[in-house]
Amino acid sequence: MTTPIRTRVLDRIDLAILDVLQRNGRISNVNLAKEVNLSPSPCLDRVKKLESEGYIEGYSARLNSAKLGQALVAHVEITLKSSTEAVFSVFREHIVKIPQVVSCDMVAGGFDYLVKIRVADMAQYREVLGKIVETPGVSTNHTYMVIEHIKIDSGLTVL
Amino acid sequence: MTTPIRTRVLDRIDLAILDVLQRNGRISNVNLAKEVNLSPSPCLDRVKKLESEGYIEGYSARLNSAKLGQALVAHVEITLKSSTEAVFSVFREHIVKIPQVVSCDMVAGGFDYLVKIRVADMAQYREVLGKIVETPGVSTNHTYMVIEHIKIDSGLTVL
DNA sequence: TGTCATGCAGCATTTAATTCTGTTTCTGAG
DNA sequence: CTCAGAAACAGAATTAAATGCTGCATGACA
Repeated sequence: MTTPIRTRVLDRIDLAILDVLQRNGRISNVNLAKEVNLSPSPCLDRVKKLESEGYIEGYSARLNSAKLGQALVAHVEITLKSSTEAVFSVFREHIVKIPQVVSCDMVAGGFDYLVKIRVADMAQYREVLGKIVETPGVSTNHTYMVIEHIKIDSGLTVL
Repeated sequence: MTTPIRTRVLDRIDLAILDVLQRNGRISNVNLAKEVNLSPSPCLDRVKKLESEGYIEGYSARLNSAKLGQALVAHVEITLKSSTEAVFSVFREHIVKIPQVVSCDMVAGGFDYLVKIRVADMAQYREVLGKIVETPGVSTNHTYMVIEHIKIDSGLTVL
């Protein structure tokens, strides 16, 4: 259920590899090896090991959302009608299926879920919000439209 | 200042390339070509073009935050004392420099900024929150600790 | 209908990934 | 203190991929 805890101590070189790959996931192994002061073969061994042990979960291209017509981001706070597992469960099932929902966190505090959505325009925002609030069990919602991205998804601080 | 609008129409193959690379950023060009039913050379041409035109901004390894000792995520709503550009500017400068701040959006609605932070534990949360609220101009703050990640950073819907 | 531009496949060359081997270094037992 | 074993490394050889080049096919346009 939960993610396993760190099973071994990563040394300086492992952390350097993670740091480089987080910033440049498509660097060649030869150049990665240079960055971390190793020869290519042990460097590749370490990367494979970090992958198989789950420190690296995968690699992604970062796409420009504005150029792909999805410039509008909104954060939506959702409160459910009751805090029973049955209601939570239904909400989870529904929310996960909406493609424009980028992320969804259950939170402790004044509401139940914080949902981040990414859409092309206000018309689509309205459409997606409709889908969300129509989910059985949803009581109230508040939207905060993003005006400006001050800091965008910086990775983990690994060094 | 703003990101340029889409300058050309991406065809089905371009979108398929983006979709594959978003899910597997380190796939070899040979295999990518197979996925999108092209031979390697035109496939590589398209990738390079998508990169140079800015549709692809870069590539990242996705790291397992729990295994790297940063399992705790919190969303912090920040309100500033005044809505002048001078105050905003100071806040931006400070917030960007805090490594544990993963993202920060200026929003329209009941508060000014929504800040996402990632920390090891509550002690570090307290430390980081201290840095945030000590930033000149900050008036009020509310934290929502994440209990469960329902949907994690799904990419753009490109197809 | 001919010409140009675009995009493609296939081949050749360069570069990188992968595998294998031998050496060094560290650790722990005797 | 010394030796056996394991782990990690560098370097060479092999396999595979990236890159660059050439020519063909297709579609736009005069």
